[in-house]
Amino acid sequence: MLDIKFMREYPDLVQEAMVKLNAPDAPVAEALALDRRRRELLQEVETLRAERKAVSKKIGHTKDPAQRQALIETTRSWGDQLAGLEEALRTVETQFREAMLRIPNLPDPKVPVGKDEHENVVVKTWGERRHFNFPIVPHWELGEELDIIDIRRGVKLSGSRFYVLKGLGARLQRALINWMLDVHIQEHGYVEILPPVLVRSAALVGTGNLPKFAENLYHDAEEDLWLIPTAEVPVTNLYREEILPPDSLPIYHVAYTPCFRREKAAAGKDTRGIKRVHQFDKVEMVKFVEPEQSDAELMRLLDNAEDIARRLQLPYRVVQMCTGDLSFTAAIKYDVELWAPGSEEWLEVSSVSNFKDFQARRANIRYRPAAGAPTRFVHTLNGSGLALPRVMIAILENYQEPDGSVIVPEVLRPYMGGIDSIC
RNA sequence: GGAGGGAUGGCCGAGUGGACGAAGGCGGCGGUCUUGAAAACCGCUGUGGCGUUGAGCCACCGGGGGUUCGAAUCCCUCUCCCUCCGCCA
Repeated sequence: MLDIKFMREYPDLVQEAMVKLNAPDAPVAEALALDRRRRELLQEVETLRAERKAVSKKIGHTKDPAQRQALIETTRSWGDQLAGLEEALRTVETQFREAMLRIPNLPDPKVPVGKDEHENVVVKTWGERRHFNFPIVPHWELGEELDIIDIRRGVKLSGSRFYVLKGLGARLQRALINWMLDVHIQEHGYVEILPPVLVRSAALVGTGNLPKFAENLYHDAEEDLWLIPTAEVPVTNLYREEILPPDSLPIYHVAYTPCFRREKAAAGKDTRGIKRVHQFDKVEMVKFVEPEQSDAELMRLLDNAEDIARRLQLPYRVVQMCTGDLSFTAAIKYDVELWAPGSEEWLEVSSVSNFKDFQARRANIRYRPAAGAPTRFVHTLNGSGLALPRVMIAILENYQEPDGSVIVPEVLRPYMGGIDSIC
């Protein structure tokens, strides 16, 4: 959520930002109009309330029954009048909040202006792409040959875009989860969280998934609970409606969770293999920091994500999103993409974002810089570290051998009981 | 699933229609006293909105709605917690 005071003061800047974001339907003008109406009503309501309060107090002190009755008579009609105004105010406030929740975050000035993903900027490329002197096999074939990925039975169980990991495939994924968590905990300074994967609506509003993106989420209507699309949701909302005491920041959390996405809009796209599925595992890093630190923290977070790719010796690149491809909540965002030689494409395995105070305002996460000081909104950031099915794809395709086997990356071997090859 | 009880400020806890943004205690901060500390005593000690630029006003006693001239207090509803019974592990 944007700061309404900033919007009032610089409406043109906000409108221009919406153009850059390619978000012409963002209800900025509507929110500003509702804000004006809201404040008008608020003043009327408060004036009337103050009067009523004063007279009611007087009634309490008046002993003479006749005088008392007279005062009650004069104020009797105020109740209805106030009720009408309060009703109007409530309506306007609800509409105002609805509008505010549908306005995206403002892009950081450092974000390149562009209209869609074609204008994203590759800011870094790391590692040598391996030269293969034999026919490269895509991961879905490798997975089937090695009997470690069973797409057919996944579909039988749950429908399209579901899959089953088996044997060393399951073990490789489990090794990746444990290893990645350990790297972030032991070497990057994160504290592990194992959160619920079902959350209330309020949590999703906090991170910006609701109200705008409900169609991407699985929802249990009976209990009104939602399956999380990413650990970002429960972990960021850990401190919802809290004021963090002095010296709490920065907070670094890392969480492994399954993630659930309906991917409704993408039917027919990326249907082969396990690149785009409804349920996948992910290790996610989330930071809560002081506003002055968030720029630097973003770069460290990005490096923490890259570090996983480097340690796995997987070639990757870092792409900076242009304004037109920025997510709803991010002020600035980088993707880490692994090279997948089998499908000959870069696979997004991490999305590293600084949300500044956008999520903190929605979720009302504040901190007190010092004892007695006024509260401030924290800055939140997150990044995958990393998303698993795609790391699995990259490992299988990059580490494949002519005989159809797959070498296990060195760092994972201690997590696989010393196994160095899947065959 | 059934029956009952409960939610008050950082914490404990009083308050069942008007003098209550809320007693009292604890904790915290400041001061007096002291060489220093402790004790004692005194004072202060929530969040936000509108407006001003530090006048003032308004809201908040789990959330939302209602009754009333007036609600922490009465009614409805939701959420959460506790106790007992049942069920499942």
